[in-house]
Amino acid sequence: MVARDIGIQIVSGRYKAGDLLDGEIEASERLNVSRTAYREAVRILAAKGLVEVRPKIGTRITARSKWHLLDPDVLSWIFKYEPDDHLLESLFELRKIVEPEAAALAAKNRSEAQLTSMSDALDEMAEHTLAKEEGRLADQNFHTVLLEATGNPFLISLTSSVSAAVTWTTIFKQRLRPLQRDPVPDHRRVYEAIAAADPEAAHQAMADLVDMAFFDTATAPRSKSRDLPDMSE
Amino acid sequence: MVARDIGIQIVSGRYKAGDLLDGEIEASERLNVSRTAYREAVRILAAKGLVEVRPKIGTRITARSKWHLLDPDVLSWIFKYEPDDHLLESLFELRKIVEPEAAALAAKNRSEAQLTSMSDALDEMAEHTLAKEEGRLADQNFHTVLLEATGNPFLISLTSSVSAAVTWTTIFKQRLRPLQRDPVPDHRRVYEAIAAADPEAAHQAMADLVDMAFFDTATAPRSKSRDLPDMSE
DNA sequence: TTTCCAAAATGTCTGAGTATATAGAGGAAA
DNA sequence: TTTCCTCTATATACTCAGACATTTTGGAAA
Repeated sequence: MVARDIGIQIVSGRYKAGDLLDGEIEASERLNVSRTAYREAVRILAAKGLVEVRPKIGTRITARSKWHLLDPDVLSWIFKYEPDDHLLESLFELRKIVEPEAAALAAKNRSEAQLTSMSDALDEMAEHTLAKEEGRLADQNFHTVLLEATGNPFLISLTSSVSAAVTWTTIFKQRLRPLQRDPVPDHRRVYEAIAAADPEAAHQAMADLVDMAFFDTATAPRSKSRDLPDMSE
Repeated sequence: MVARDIGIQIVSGRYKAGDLLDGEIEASERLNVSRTAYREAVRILAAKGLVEVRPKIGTRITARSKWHLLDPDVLSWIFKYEPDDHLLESLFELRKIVEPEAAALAAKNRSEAQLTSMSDALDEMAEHTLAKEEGRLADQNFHTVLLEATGNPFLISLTSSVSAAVTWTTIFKQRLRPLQRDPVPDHRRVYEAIAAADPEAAHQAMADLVDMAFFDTATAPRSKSRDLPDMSE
C-alpha cells in the first residue's frame, strides 16, 4: 500500500519536518498510481498527523511532536526499521508507567470468567511455548483479557497498540536468538496476583514483566534493515 | 467535513458495531458529495480504526475495542457530544496514571530554559486568568513545556491529545459556570516541585491537579447537545 | 499600507472499467 | 437424502483519466 510506503519513509527520517512532498501529479506519476489513489494515501497520513496538506502550498511533513505516535500503524512503521535507542527507551518508559497500573486495576475489577480465560491462556502458553504460533496467540490472549478486565477502554486502546508493535519485534528477535528464559512463571505471578485481587502485587509483577521485556528487546541483536513481518493492511 | 460528520455519528452510537454503511454510491448521493470525496472520508475513518472496508462487503463499523480512542480527532468527536460517564471516568483514570508520572519525569529532566518558560507561563496565567484567551494559551503553554521536559515523545503525544480534548469541554463548561477556584496556586505547586527537582512532590502536585480537573468536569452542568467549539480541521 | 488579482496547488466531480470476495447454485460423495 | 465441495454470477469496492472548481498565497497596483 502506498500510504504505508510513504509513512515508513517519513517516520524513518527520509523526509524531514517541514519538507514538501511532490505535488499530487508528479508524486502519483512517480509512484505509478493514479492521482486518486495517491490522494487517498495522503489522507491516511494526514489522519495520523504525519503530514499537513493545504491548497496552494502542498503536502508538508509535520513536526514529530504532532505525529500520532501511538497510532498502531505509525508505531508499526517506526518499528519496521531500527527505531533510535531513545525512542525505544521512551516507549518502555511509557509501558512501565501504564501496564503495572493496568494490572492493578485488573486485580480490582476482574470477573471470574476473565480469570478462567487467563488461566487457560497460561496453560496453552506453557504447552506450546512462544516458539510456536499457538503459544504466541495464547500470550496475546492473556494480555487482551487482562486489559479487558481493567474495564478502561482507553487503557485497552493504548496498551494493545503498544504491545502489538513490540510483539512484532519480539517475534523477529526470537528468530535470531531464541529466548532461554521461560516467560510462563513471570506471567503466572501476574495471574496469581490478579486472582488474589491484590493490586500491589499485580503492579509489581507486571513491572517485572515489562522490565524483562525491555531487557530482551534492548539486548537483542540489531541489524540495519530488519524486514519485520508486515501485519498491517 | 464529511469524515468528521460520519465519525461523530459513529462514536456517538448512531451506528452500532457491525452495521454496514450505505454503499459508496448511495452514501455519496445522500451526503451530496462525489464518490471520490466520500471515499477519502472513509479512508480517514478507516485510518482511525472506526470502520473496516472490504470489497464486496462494504464499509462496516468496527467494534469499539478497535477504535483508536486516543486519536485526537476521535477523542474530540467523542467529547463533541455527551460522552457516557464511564468513558469520562476512564479517561481521567488514565490521566491520573500518566500525568503525575510525567510531572515526576519532568522534575528529573527539565532544563533551566524550560523552567523559565513555565514560570513565565504561570505569570501570564495569573495576569489574564482562564477567562481570557491569553490565559488559556498560557495554561496550554505551561503543560506543553512540562511535557517537553519529560523528554518522552510518547508521553507528549498521549497527553497532548487527551488534554486537548478535555480543554475544549473545560472552555464550554466555564462559559456556563465560571470557576470560582483559582487554578494558579495548584499549577504553581507543580512548578515548584519541578523546579526543586523533586519527583515525588511533582507527582503528588500533578495528581491533585488532575483530581481537581475531574471534579470540575464531572460536576459541570450537562446538556444534551453541547455545541462545543470545533477546533478540528 | 491596503486592496486586488492571478497563479499554483489542492479539492471536487463524473463516468468508465477492473478486481475481488461472498453467496448461491449445482454436482459429487457419503 | 444429506453433506460437502467447487464453480460461477454478482455486488461491491478499487483504480483510473480528464475536466473543472476552489482556495490560498504572494505580488502588483493604487
